[in-house]
Amino acid sequence: MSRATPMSPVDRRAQLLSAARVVFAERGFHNAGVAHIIREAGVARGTFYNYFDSKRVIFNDVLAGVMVDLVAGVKPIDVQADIPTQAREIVRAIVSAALQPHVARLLFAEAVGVDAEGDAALRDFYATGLSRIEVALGVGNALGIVRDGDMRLAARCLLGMVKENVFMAALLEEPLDPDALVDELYAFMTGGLLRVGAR
Amino acid sequence: MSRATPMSPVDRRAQLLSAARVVFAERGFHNAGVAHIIREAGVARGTFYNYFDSKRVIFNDVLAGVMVDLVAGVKPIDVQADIPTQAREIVRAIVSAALQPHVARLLFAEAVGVDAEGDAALRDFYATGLSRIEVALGVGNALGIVRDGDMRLAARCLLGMVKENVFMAALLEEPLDPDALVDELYAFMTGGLLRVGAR
Amino acid sequence: MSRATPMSPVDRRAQLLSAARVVFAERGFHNAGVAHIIREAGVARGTFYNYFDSKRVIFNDVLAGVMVDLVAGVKPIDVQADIPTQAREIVRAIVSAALQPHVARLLFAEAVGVDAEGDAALRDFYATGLSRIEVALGVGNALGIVRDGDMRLAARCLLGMVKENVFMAALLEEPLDPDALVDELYAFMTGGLLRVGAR
Amino acid sequence: MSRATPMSPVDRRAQLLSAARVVFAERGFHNAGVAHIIREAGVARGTFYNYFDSKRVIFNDVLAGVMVDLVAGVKPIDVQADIPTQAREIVRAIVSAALQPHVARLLFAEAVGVDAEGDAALRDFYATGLSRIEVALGVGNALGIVRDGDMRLAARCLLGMVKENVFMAALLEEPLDPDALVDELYAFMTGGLLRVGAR
DNA sequence: GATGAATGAGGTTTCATTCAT
DNA sequence: CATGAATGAAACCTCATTCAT
Repeated sequence: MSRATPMSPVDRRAQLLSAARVVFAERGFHNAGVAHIIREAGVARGTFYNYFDSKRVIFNDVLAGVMVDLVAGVKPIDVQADIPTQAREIVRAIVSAALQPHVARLLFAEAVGVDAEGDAALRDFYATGLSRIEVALGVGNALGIVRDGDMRLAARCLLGMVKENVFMAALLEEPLDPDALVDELYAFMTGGLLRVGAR
Repeated sequence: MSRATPMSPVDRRAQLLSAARVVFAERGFHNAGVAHIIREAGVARGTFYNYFDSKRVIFNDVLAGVMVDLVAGVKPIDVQADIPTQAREIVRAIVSAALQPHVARLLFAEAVGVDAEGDAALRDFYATGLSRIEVALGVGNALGIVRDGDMRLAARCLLGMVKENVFMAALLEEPLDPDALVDELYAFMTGGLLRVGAR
Repeated sequence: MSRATPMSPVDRRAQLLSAARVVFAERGFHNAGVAHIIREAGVARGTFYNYFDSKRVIFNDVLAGVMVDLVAGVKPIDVQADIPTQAREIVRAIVSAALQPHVARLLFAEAVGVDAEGDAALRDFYATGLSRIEVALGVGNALGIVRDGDMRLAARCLLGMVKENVFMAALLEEPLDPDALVDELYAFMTGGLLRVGAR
Repeated sequence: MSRATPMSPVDRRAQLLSAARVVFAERGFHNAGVAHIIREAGVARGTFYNYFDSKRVIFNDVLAGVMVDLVAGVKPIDVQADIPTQAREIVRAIVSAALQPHVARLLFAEAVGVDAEGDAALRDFYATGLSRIEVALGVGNALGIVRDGDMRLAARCLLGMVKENVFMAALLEEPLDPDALVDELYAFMTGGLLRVGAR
């Protein structure tokens, strides 16, 4: 059989990771097989194991990459500048990243329950993100921009609003307009949903 | 091995479903085997297949049960009565049901990607629930209780806030006080999070 | 569950045998299950084992019945009477019996290889039948009615001609006219097929 | 367990087919397991499934091979040359092929009733062979070499004579002298069995 | 005698991983 | 480094048989 073009180890690793991301996104962890990944990468079985110790390991690496992408757009908040605008930007960045094809499904569903170690990684990821939001909310509260309340729960609410919309769009294979979502989220954050005063 | 006391088919079915719910919740669909279920139920392999055609089938049935439990507490809104109170009650009902051990993980993560048919069932479930919420929001909007906006997105935001909190509590194996969550959700719904006017 | 009408043991046995003959004929030994038989008989699982020790045993009994039917029409040859007519009658009797629905398949195919004991029974059956034919041929030879030759092989040829036609009719689910077959067989027996002298 | 020396896929496939032919012939389709085949081949379970999708598939392939072997010796009849000699040769070729160890049992018994698809393949095989014989007889009849009669039935008679002898030899695990059989068949074909005129 | 729930050995198939070439 | 044939543990499922009621 013809032998694949030799390639720098770094590149071959990247190639495999990329193939794996596609495959895992399309089929999920359990329904994807090493066979799918190597076919996508055009590489032999043994080659795969020259670069990754196991399917679990490459999945972890794929996930880590996704997480990095997801967080990449999130800049620390500059207290001096306009807060709401910055919030909009953060949400937009996250939403855009999460809307990459099937990233949502990968992250929100398939990543759960692969194994204990994977769950721990996921926990850490969410914990980090959530605690950053929580801190931001705390700061905002101190500045009088954020109302009082349980900031941990509030942070999860924010995350949940984003995740659910992205997840549902993925599940229904439905396009999602980031601007519309950002608008709605913003409205939600600034005024809630109910007009209780109006009663 | 000693033979299990014969049991009415209805009871045995229920027992198997119950065992399966525990097992699937603990290990997820893919990491659970029929072996785990029958060990949990204290029953032989063949007995399992006397009641369910396959692992997939019993998983579907478990999931259907969970969904029923989840929806059971949701009463239709009485427009005459106090709306906010009713909203509180609905949220509380859902949260309580979702906090049943491991229900969250089952529903929010393990159910995704089992197979095409399963995904369809999940889509239907969420679609039904979301459209109910959407309708309720539409009615509220007509009554002047709910602000204007994209009610589909808003409905998903609401669902997401609940799901994320329940899911995180499950993932972190952390207790979740339904009242605290309901309070927070209620605050969110009535006033959002940011005091933009206050700037 | 309602209990089947009590029945004399003899009748119940007959009922089960009859159901089993139908089922085995339709599906063969390996593709038929005890479940099929008891459903056909309208009887509970346990009842089956009150009358037969195993699936193998009832299959043997069914086969024995078929063999009896098959041999029933074969009368000993009366040397005083017209031999060819008697041969016709014998062939006709066998063909008619074998044409009972699916008997052919049961006897010629499914019966082989069930297990060692079954093969032995089959061997005995054929051995008995064939040696009768062989003896008859030997007698005929002594009387000058049958040509010389290896009468054992000749007997098998005769049997094979009948079996193959019956078997093919069964395999093709094609009707088979016993008279046409008897005519052809008779022509074969009296004159062969080739007109060598005619060359 | 020590690892089998890697082998070219073509060879390994052939080896597995050969092992399967032995096993199926000895035990039949239903009583043979993949376990038997791989033990015979000295290969691991997974290896088997690298080459054949299922037990059914390899059985089909074995059967197809047997059929090819069986037909291999059958040359088209040359009308110019001596017909009876050619007929002798054809019969001898078929008999020799069928006498390969256990081929008879495989083809005449085990192949029946495996499943609908298998039955269809078998039907096709016999149908093809029989129609060739039938055509040959028709030609012979036109040439005045073959007597009148129902050539379809006659063809089956011929086939049946061969099959039965081969089958009985296999069932009784008795040697069969091809020449003696050919002689007997030839005598049968040229002069039948009965001396009716002699009466 | 009849019932049918329960059994579990045994069969088929999958797929992550190994290792000789 | 790359290759791909080989591995075998582990999963799913069937069905003849048993036995408490």
